[in-house]
Amino acid sequence: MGRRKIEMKRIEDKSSRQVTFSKRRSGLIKKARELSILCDVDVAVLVFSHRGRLYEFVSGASSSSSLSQILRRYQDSTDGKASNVDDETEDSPSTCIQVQTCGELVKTVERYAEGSGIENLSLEDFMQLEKQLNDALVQTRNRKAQLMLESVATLREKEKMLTQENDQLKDEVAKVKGNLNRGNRTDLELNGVMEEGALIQCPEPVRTLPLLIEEGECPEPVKTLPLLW
Amino acid sequence: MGRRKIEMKRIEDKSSRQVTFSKRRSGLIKKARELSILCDVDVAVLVFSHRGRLYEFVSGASSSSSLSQILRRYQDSTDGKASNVDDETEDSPSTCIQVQTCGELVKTVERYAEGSGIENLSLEDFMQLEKQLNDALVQTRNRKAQLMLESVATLREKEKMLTQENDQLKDEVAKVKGNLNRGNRTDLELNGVMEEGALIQCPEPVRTLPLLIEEGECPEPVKTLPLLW
DNA sequence: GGCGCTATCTATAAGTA
DNA sequence: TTACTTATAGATAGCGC
Repeated sequence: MGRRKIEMKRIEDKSSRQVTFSKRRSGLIKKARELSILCDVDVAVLVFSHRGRLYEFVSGASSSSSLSQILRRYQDSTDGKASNVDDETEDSPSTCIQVQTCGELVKTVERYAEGSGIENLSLEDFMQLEKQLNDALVQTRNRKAQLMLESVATLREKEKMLTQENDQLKDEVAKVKGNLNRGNRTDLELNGVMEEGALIQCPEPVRTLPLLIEEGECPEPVKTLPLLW
Repeated sequence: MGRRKIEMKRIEDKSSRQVTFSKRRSGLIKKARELSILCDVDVAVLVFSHRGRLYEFVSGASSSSSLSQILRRYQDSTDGKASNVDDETEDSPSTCIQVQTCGELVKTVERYAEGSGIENLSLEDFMQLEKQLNDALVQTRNRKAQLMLESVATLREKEKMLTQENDQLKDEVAKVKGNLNRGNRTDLELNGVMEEGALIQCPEPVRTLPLLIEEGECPEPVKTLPLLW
């Protein structure tokens, strides 16, 4: 669509390649905007110049656009620049590049918690759903860990009391047998020295497996970062 | 560029909006391709239809393109279809829409495990890192759950044995005291009726808290789906 | 819904300042 | 360079299958 038809291959002349880049880049972004408006769809166009500059168009790119979030996130991982969110201006490097921090992303995602239609299975919905599911998962894990720890604590307490009772019983058996052997019939006088042989009918001291988790090793409830994607 | 100039606003008629979407989408992608060829730059165009279909053009898009991976993942979350990766063909739904199953995505990601420079903090690197961290997290969780369950089992076994020993000791105490009271001095004849009063010095039966986790309720080691992102 | 047609509108290659 | 102009190639709106 110029004075002459051009071959579809890299323009070798640097100057005219730059001119064409500028013109066609603008045209591409303009058409992308028109498509998104006319057909009410999400469109994203990214153009990386050879000098690393990003020229982008992201439709409906308020900070709540899912697509722009994807791309900003991509941008985040690429560099640390930041600029204002400004979508309706002409395309130019300074206004086209939009960066969003992870924190802002979190806030934006959380805003979607309010109104979400079940029918529109949009990216936003899935993001929201993932967030909710993940929250539920984290809560479940924490509750599980809590119950586990409580269970262990209870069992240990039980063990402690049983062992204590056991020791007292052994003491008592020893005393009673001691009195028996010495012919002492005074019921309340039960202090005697335990004889080893007197306990042969008692079960052997219980051999228990060593505990696998020590107090300090018990993992705390899992703290997971919210997964946004 | 049609028989008539159209207003730049959403086309209300659904049918003609669909037609325009198809035509302009093709045009946009064609122009994107031309721009990338003529000016030798990286260009990406993403168009999401309202039904969640992704039409994309990514210049130089081998399957290792990070951008196309982002989008294929989005596609994954939208539906389960799959098609070949084919970037250099004409744009049309069948060739332009590139879907990748979760499994394929995993393989692709895993391929990145081989050569990764620490300096290049690219998206691929982060994907890989996240995967590794997540694997470690899952393993940690499973191991934690396993140790927890083993601990609970061990403690219960211990409790069982202690209780058993305890009962035997109580029996013995009762027998011995019975013999004492009846004046029977034969050591081996220890069968006697337990007198209630004889055990007043024994500690009261241990009062333990009820277990919070019953056998059937014990959660199994956490089975988490691998998080890819 | 998709394809082809074509009059018309748009984008832009070259030319000019 | 950057910007404007202009002739043309290219895109597409409306229509008919």
